[in-house]
Amino acid sequence: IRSYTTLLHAYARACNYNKAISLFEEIKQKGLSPTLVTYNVMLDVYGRKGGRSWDKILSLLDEMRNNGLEVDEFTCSTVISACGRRGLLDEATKFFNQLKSRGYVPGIVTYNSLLQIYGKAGNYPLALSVFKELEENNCTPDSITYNEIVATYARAGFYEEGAKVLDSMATKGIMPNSITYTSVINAYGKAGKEDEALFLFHRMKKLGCVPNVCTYNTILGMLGKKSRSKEMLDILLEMKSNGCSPNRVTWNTVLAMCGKRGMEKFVGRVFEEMKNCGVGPDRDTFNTLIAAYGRCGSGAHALQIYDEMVKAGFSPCLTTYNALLNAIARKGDWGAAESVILDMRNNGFKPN
RNA sequence: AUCUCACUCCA
Repeated sequence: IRSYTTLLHAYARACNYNKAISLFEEIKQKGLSPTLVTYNVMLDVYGRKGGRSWDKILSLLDEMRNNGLEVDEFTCSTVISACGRRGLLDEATKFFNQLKSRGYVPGIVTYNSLLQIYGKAGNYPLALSVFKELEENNCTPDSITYNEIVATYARAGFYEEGAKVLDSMATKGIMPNSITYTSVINAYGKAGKEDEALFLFHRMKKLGCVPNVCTYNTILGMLGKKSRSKEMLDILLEMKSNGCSPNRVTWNTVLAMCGKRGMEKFVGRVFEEMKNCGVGPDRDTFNTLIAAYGRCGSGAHALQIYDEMVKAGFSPCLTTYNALLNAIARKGDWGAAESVILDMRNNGFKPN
């Protein structure tokens, strides 16, 4: 069962969720008893798989209980994060309260997962209440807790609060890392405080904290919004000399900044360059391309990319359709817009 | 053998 569990985990990591699910069935048919870890892996599989797998998660939890298995920190955080991905905050709260009423004492990992889903959903008062509760229960916050608090403030637009926590972490014995800095830099950038963001970026480096690809992507995105392309090139060169390879998000970020009047030529060029560098497009890349062409005023290219996206085997999502409609609306082609709406409905999406 | 934090796309 250990070997099978390892294999299940490998499938999960590779996003081969259906393979994991069928292997899990096979395991049970062979008469092997899944362990707590096996169940935890499967909960994670259903948590990451799209569609309506929440019921499946509940039935797995039932099955675990029927087999006499007690949940642990892995189980709890996995289930809570699964709720978060689906926007099922109430379900997460219910699950958490049930845990406690059954006598489970939540540990820091469970608290962290709850804090992160509330924070990500923009409910920062609730997120902060989790922090309060964990401290009251003598649970010691760790670096992830602090990073989540900083990210929660940052997302809510409270960059000063975020920066304050960043500065005070060290006094609690927890050093800010590249994740902490990236959160606050991003908050400054989103608030139009480019100077503060760049200052913090320099400060982190001066303090010996090494920026990673996410940090660089954050800076690139911020500069891109302001069309500061010269500085973007400097950043890309700095990445290169620091041995930090651009990832798909880096390319998507650069593509997004090409969505400006008169920059239409660059969209296609950057996309080609991306592929030449061995970075394959994902669904976000196609959404970015559609939006970028729309901003360039080229609805025709946007429609072309949509076809390319479908041909490449990616399923359009609501964002895709909204971006496409936006692109088409710019040229006033209501006929094309109606057919996109139709297409959207046929694929099971409701306009929002 | 398993979990929780930051970066890109429409609005």
